[in-house]
Amino acid sequence: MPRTQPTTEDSVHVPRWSRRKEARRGELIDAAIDLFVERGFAATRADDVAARAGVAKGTMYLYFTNKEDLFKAVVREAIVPTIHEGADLVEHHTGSSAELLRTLMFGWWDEIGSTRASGIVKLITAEANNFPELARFYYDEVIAPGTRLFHATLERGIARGEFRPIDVHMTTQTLMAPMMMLLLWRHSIGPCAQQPTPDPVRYIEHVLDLALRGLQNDANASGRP
Amino acid sequence: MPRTQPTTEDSVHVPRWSRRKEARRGELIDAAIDLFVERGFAATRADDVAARAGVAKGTMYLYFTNKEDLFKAVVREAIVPTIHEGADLVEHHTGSSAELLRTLMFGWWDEIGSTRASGIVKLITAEANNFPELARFYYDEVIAPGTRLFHATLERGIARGEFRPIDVHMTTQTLMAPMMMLLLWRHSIGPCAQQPTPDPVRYIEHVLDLALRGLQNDANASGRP
Amino acid sequence: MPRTQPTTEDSVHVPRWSRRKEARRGELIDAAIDLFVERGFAATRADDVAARAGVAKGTMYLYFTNKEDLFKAVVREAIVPTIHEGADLVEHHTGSSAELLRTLMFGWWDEIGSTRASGIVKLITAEANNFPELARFYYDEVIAPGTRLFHATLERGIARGEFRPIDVHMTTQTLMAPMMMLLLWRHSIGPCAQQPTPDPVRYIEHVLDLALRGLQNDANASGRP
Amino acid sequence: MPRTQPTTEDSVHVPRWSRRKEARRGELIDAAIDLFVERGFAATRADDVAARAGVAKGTMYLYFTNKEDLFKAVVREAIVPTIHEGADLVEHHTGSSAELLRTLMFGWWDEIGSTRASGIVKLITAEANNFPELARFYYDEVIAPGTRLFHATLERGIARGEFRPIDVHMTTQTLMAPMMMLLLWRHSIGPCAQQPTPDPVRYIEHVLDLALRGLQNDANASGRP
DNA sequence: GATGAATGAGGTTTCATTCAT
DNA sequence: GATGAATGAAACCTCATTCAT
Repeated sequence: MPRTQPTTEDSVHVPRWSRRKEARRGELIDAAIDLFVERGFAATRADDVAARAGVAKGTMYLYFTNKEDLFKAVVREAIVPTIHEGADLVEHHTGSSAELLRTLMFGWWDEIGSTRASGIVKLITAEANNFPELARFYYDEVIAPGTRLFHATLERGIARGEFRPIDVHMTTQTLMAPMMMLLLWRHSIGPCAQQPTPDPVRYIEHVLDLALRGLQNDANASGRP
Repeated sequence: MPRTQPTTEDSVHVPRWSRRKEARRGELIDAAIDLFVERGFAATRADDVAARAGVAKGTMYLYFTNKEDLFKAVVREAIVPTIHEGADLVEHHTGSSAELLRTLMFGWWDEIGSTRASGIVKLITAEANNFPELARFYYDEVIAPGTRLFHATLERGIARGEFRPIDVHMTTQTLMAPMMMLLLWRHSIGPCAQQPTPDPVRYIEHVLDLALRGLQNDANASGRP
Repeated sequence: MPRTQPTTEDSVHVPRWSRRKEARRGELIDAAIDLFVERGFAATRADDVAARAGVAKGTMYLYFTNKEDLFKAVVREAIVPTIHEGADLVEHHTGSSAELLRTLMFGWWDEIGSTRASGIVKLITAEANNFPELARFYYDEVIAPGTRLFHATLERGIARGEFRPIDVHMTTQTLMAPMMMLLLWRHSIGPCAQQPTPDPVRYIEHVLDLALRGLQNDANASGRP
Repeated sequence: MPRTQPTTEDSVHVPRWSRRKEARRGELIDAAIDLFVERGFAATRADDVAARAGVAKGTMYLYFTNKEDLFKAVVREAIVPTIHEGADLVEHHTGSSAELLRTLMFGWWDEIGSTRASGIVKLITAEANNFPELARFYYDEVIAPGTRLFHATLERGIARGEFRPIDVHMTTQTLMAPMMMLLLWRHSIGPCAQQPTPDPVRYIEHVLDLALRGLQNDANASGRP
């Protein structure tokens, strides 16, 4: 079977052309990510997606009913899995909550923040207004569950006496905000800015450091010299 | 005073239509802010701006050479003055640096964050990529000087021994990030979100609180029991 | 009377402001020639004419009912007088017809071909189709009388036995054609051409030489050694 | 030859719509010639071209990137081939140079002067100024090579002792000028003129007659009684 | 007489989506 | 399944002319 693309599919038997069909879908999504990231949703032309995927314009509409549908597929492919992984992490974590927080944030950075997917996150904040259905979808699939991960972690920390009883909602915002800044810096005005983008990993460390100091349960800390 | 050109006007008298002209400009900018905020730059049609300002299509082009020019006028009108006020504040401030930081952040909130202008800030992060000239302009007129205000304040605090010798660039990002989040929350996915937007003033307090703890010079704090 | 512009007007008494009015008209026509020549009729904007004449846009419409009217004034000012001078020449000429022909052609060159007016001639050939009324006007005021001058001269030459009995209509075209070429070369593709425009005076000489050989009455020429 | 890409087409078979596509291009060019000739370049609206070709507005832009591109296609279709034929003629001609000159001029008349293409020649002289890129293109593709044909022919005649050693550049202008006049007469003020346009064929004869007399090498002619 | 603000029809070009092949 | 030609509604911007001041 030398001629099929070595796509990482399950070895479950699937008729050959169906596999091809799956591949097509993937190629289209892949092309779409690049273009959506580069130009945004509205400014990405269907022609270009098709061209980059190496298919004819109309073919796209065999796989996706329209551009919005394609975008949803992109989100499901590029972002949603990371959220699920995060949920797994939170559910099965056994160590300290501070450590979990750190794992979550660097996990997000590794799988989204530092990859193409970050462009999608920026995109949605940019165009949510003009495409409410996409915004709604993204909120349900990404933001709400993502937020829940932080809430859960913070509540866990408070319950275990690791963190002081802080407002979890607000603290979540505070932790997410710098991650968003990194995105925006990279995908918005960053390219025009003279000043260099701050080194992301150091920046995240910095934020965690600051936050953990703030979260620190003084009852715990009091023991320190 | 023989034979002065009769076109030379007294510096007091201004022909009626000139007054109208100034008003028109303002009306157009005003209409533009609303629409830019509501729909973004690309999706705002020149016709709609004119219509909302109560003038004909072409009239807009008597005042602004094109949509980009109109946008720049909006920025100059709605945001730049606040930056200048901030510069004044920083220059003449005599109290503690923590207080100055608080004044800057709440000043920004009062004049930009809580007003229509916030929509412009969101807009630029959303569309910077597709309109590099606008991004450049905004960077030069707003971001760069705005960033300098924070840098100056932090350096002042460090120099006066109020803050520990922290990375000012990174800390600036950390302080600005939550403000940006507030914006994005309000102007992007916020409207679709079930969860309520956090109360901005409390949120800013929260951030300042967290940050000031982090900045706190332990040498100073050592006096505590 | 030191303060009036030293315009070259007849000394017949004219109320002061009326003279100003005349001057305005002239300034507008003058500005219009330049712009019509540079850009053509359709592409010349009323604003630009007014601006170059140093008056307000609306003022133009006090002197000319519309752009076409302005154009007619330009033609009357810049071209028609030369045609009248030509008529005088033909009427009162006493020398040889060949000499008259030469005088006509170089006269045309000096007053039109080598001046701004040449641009107007080019303009009309360019835009006659789209502005039939202008074409009609120009035909009546310039082309028809201009053609008559050549016809008359050629017929005079034939009648006096200087020229052979050639088709005057066709010969007129033949003589005018190179003049037109000079115009077009200068005002059309000339600027883009690598090859240099032929020296006009030598070119006209060349054409006259060729033509006079062709017109030469062999009966006359036979006597020559 | 197993498994060739199924998209690779036999060089014989052409999908039906491809044939249609070629036809469409031709129909659009055809419609464009008519309209360009009738109204000029600037005044021809893209909509009208499409409408006359029987397609929708946007369809034109599938075949030509813009109006200028369409115009270039028109020139390449309607004029450039004639220039190439002329080059062939000049290259392979074996008879007298006078005869070649006559062939060139009547060839031009038959294929351009008397056809719709003549309108394009007029158009370019009319609008060269306002569309420098078109002018440049036309100069390179038509005027320069066209001029070379005449230069070559005249130089051939001189080299073979048929013509006297005349200025070839100037003589070319002199020969082309009347052809241009015919064009302008037809497509500019002609329609408004009372006087009838001279019969083109007789006119060209007339010009050739005049020119050949002028070119006549007296050394040759001396043999005549 | 002079001004210049205002109008609004009109022109080129783009692009998501459909559908005959 | 795949193609790619065709559509046509917008969108930005221009400019001759009018008219209140």
